[in-house]
This record gives sequence, C-alpha cells and structure tokens, in this order.
Amino acid sequence: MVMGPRGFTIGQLAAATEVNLETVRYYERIGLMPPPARTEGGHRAYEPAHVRRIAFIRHARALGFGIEDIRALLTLAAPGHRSCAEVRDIASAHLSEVRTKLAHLTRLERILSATVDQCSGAPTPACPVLDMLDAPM
Amino acid sequence: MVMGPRGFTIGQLAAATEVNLETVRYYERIGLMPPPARTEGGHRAYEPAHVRRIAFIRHARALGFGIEDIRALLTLAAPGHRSCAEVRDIASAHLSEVRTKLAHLTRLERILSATVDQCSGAPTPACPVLDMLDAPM
DNA sequence: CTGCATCCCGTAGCCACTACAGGATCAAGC
DNA sequence: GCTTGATCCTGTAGTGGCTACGGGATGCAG
Repeated sequence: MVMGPRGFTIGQLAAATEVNLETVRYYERIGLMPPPARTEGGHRAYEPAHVRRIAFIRHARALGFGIEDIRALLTLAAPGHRSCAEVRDIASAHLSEVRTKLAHLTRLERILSATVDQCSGAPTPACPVLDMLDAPM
Repeated sequence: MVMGPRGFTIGQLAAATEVNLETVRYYERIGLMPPPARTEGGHRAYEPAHVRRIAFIRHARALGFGIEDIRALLTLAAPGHRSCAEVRDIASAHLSEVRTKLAHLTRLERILSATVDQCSGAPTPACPVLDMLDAPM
C-alpha cells in the first residue's frame, strides 16, 4: 500500500511513530485523534499533521501524562492559544504526582531490599520475608 | 451485630484490617480468601485465622506484590511448607521490578522538573513544555 | 484473477479494585 | 412482636490505557 503523496496508511503511521496500530484506532475512538480521511474502500488516510499529533501524544505518554492531561495539552498547544501558565500547571501537577510515586517506590525498595538481604545472609531459622508479612507493620 | 465468640462480620474484619469491605469479597471471589462459614441468613462469619490472612495480604499488597505472587506466598507460608528459597525468589524478582520502575520514574522526574523549571524562570518566548513535547526525543 | 498483506469494526480481556442497584438480614428499642 | 436503621447479600459495570482477538473487506503485485 503506497497511499499517494503525503498520505499514510494506519500501518505506516504506526510504524513511523512506534505506536501500536490498535492504539492509534483507540486514540481516535476516544477523540484524542481526529478522524482522518478515508479511501474509497474505507481505509484511513493520514496526513503529516496526524504524524506530528501522534508523536506529541507519544512523548507525553512517555512522560507519564494521562489521557485527559494530554487532551488539555493538545488544546493548549493549538496555534494562537499557547497559554504557558496553564501548561505549566498541568505539568507541575503531574510532576508532584510523579514525586509522590517516587517516594512511595523508594520506601518499598528500602524495605524489600533489606528483607531480601536478610534472606541471602547468614542461615536464619525462619523466613525473614514471611516473618515481615506476618507481623503487623 | 455481635457474632458470638471469635466470630466477625465482614464489616468488622474490614475495619480491623483496614481493607475495604468490597475488596474482602473480591479476594474471596478470586480464591485468595477461603469462603468463611455463614450465618443462617447467609452472612459471612469470619474467624481469627481470616483476620491474619487478610493482614498478610494487605502487607504484601502494600509492598507492591501482585495477586498471583501473593497467592504463591500464601501457599509457601502454609505450615510445614516454609521454603525460604522460593519466597526469596519471588521477593527478589519483585524487588527488581520495583527498581526498574524506580529508575523509570527517576528519569521522568528529572526531565519534568528541568522543563517546569525553565517555565518558571526567565520570560521565554515559547512554552518549554510544549516545545519538548513537539520535538523528537 | 489469485493470493496474501493489510485494513476494517466490534467486542472482550488485562489489573486490582471500587461503586453501584435492589434486595435480605440482624439486633436493638419500644 | 414489630419497627427501624445499620449492615449485609449478589451481581454487574466502571476505572485507565491499552491489547488481542474474530470474521470479514480491501489493496496491490504478479
């Protein structure tokens, strides 16, 4: 499938952006991607703007932004509407969520590694991991 | 509801272990909790062993273990079956997952905080957050 | 004009819950 | 014994962000 000048099939779009083909259709279904033109037979025909939009979404997802955040960011990224303050609010709210999760995971890592270390250390009678899970925390 | 000597309602079990009541039923449905005895009217009647088991599960969930891991841990924690090596394998596999996620989140935190900092800094022409999302990474 | 890759749509599954709806049961007060 | 209100019951559907099917249509090279 070649799809004329500046026209991409969904497969080409997916390959170019390294986004799963079914994910692209999912984004369209939830209204994150605008419905593209269609061929006579009903196949989707994408244009470069779609590629850029998918790339934007992919980058935002890679940074952990949720779909609703991305929806808002896409609106704010529209030409003539670049409100940096609102963008920064979304980003810094997300950043503090990331920091919360980070703190949580750091705590888990400390507890788990300490307990597993006890296991691989000197031959103890009972299992340190099970002991910890049994005991009140 | 008082539920005789050593008998708990699901509500009491949930309150005692700080696990959501509906989550307790969910654990029973997926076979993580054994079905308790019932009153004449069909209400669940729990015993102290159930409280200990829910507490174990809660501790393991708080450490981020998945349900299937917990299922295995509960089997290994059964009396006469304490195989510390298998427990340690599960725990250290989980620990390395935690470390992977930690590395990922740390990366996100660095990128996001750097970008948001650029935002609150000197008055720049465009939005650093949107610029990053638009640019190839 | 045949064959095969790619595409279409719709639905169901993943994880670990959580939130209902619509009804039954329990225990206490009168 | 009866009412009241808290608690309990079952079953189903929703969350987020995809992913994986099944059963068919289309596109294009040979």
